[in-house]
Amino acid sequence: MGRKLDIGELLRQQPVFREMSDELLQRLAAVAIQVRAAKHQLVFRRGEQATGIYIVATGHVKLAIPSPQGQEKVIEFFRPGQIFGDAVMFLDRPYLVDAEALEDSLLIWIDKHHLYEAIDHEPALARHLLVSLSQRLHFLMQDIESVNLQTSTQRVVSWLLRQPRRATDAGTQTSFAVSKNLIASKLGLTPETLSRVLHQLRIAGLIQVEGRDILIHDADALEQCMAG
Amino acid sequence: MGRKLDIGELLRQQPVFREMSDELLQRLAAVAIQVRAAKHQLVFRRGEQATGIYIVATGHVKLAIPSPQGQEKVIEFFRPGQIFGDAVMFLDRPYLVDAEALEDSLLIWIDKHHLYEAIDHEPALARHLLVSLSQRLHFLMQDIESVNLQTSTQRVVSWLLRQPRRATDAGTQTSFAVSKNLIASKLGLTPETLSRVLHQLRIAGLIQVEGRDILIHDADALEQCMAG
DNA sequence: CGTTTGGTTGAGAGAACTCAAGGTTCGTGG
DNA sequence: CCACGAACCTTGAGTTCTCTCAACCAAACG
Repeated sequence: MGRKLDIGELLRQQPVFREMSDELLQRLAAVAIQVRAAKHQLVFRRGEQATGIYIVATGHVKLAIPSPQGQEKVIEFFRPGQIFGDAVMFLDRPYLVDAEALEDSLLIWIDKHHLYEAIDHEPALARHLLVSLSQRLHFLMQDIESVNLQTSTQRVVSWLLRQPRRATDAGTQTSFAVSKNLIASKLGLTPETLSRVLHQLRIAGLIQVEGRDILIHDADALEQCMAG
Repeated sequence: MGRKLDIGELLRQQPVFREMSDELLQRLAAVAIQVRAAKHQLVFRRGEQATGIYIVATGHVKLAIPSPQGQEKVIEFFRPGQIFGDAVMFLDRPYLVDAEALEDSLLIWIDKHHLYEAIDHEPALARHLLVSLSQRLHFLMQDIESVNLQTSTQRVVSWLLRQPRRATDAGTQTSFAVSKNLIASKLGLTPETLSRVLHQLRIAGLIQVEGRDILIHDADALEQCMAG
C-alpha cells in the first residue's frame, strides 16, 4: 500500500504524467514498477526484447552501442524526468543499445500494454511521448551532423557552447557531468583526441580546464574558432 | 469539391490514416493541402519554422543537412506513405535539414493545429506517429553506429545487406534507388571512397556492379568480410 | 554533338587513430 | 591519516584510413 502511494507520487513528479487525470495515474501507479539500478549496473542489453519503457526518477543513465572490440559508442545520457527505451518498444524490436546506470538510480518501468491503454485514454500523454521522441531524433541528427561534417575541434567547441553554463567573474563556466572518456565517445572521438583538443584550446587562451570544470573566457572567440 | 474528395482518397491510402474514422478523415481532408514538388525543388530549408507535417503521396524526397562548404550530409529518404517534418514540428523548432524532391512528387501537408486535434480524437493516429518517429530514431542510431565504429567497407557491406533484394540465378540482386553520390553521403563517405570500396568488392568476386544494379553472389561471404 | 551530370581512377596529404608510457586523482583499506 | 592500487587523464611517436585535388571516362540530354 505504502509502496503504491510512493509510485503514484513518483509518477506525478514526472513531466510526462503531469497533466494526467488522477484516476488514470492511479491505474498506472498500480502497474508501474520501481527499478533500482546500482552504479555500473546494466538496465538492459543490446539484443534483449523491449516490453515497456523506463523513466528516470533519480540518477543518471547512459545509452551506448557496445562494440565487439570493447570500445563503445555513447549515444545519450538520461536525467530525472526523461524517458528511454520507448523507440524499440513501439517498434517491437530488440534493443540496439546497452543501458547502464552511471550512478545509483531509481527508475520507473511501465509495461507496454498498460502504456498503450494510457495513451488511448490520455491524448496529453501521447503528445508528451511524441515530443520526447522528437527531441531525441533532433539531438541524434545534430550528432550526425557533428560527426559527419565537423573537425574534432569544432565538435568539442560546439558541444561546449551547447552546455548549460553559469556566469563567473572570468567568463562562463560549465562542467562535465561524466568522465571525459564518455564525453569523448559521445562526440565520436578517442579520449586522446579530446585531451589534445582541450589542450589546444587552453594554449590558445580560450578556456581553462580544471578536472571536470571548464571555464570559458570568451564564448564569442570560441565560436570564431569553429570556422578554422 | 472534386479536389477535396481527391484528398480524402489520398489520405485514406496512407497507412497513418488507415484506421481513422470517416468523419475525422473528412475533417482532415478539408484542411489538408496538396503540395506538388518538382524534381530538385526544395520543400523546405534548414532554418525555416515548421508549422505542419508532410506525408509523401507519390515520389521521393530526401532530407539532408546542408553545409557551408557546399557538400551535404544525406540523412534519409522518404517514399510514399512516409511522414517527415514531424519531429521539428512537435518541438516548435526550425528545420535542421533541407527537404528536396528527388523526383516530381505529390505531398500532403497538414497543419499543426489540425493534426493535434486529430491526435486528441484518434489514439490510433498517435500510435502511428509514435511508431513512425521510433522507426526513424532507430535508423538514425544505426547510422551513428555505422559512422562511428565501422570502416568504409563495413559500412557499404552492411548497407548492401540491409537493402531489399530479389533472388536471381546468380545470387541476389539489389539496386540503388538514387545516385551513388547520395548513397555515399548517406553512408558518410565521399563518392570516391564508395567507388573504391565497390571496386574492391568486385575484384574480390563478391559482387557485380552494373550501373545502379548490384548483384550479390554470396551474401554469407559478404558478411564475412565485415569482420576484416 | 557539345554539354552536363555522374562515376572512376590515381597520387598525395592530413586528421584522427593506435600503441605505449607516464602522471594524476580518487577511493579504500591498513 | 597515510599508502597503495585502480581509474582516469595526458603526452608522445608513428601509422593508417579516408579525404582532397585533379584528370579522365561514360552516359544522359537537350
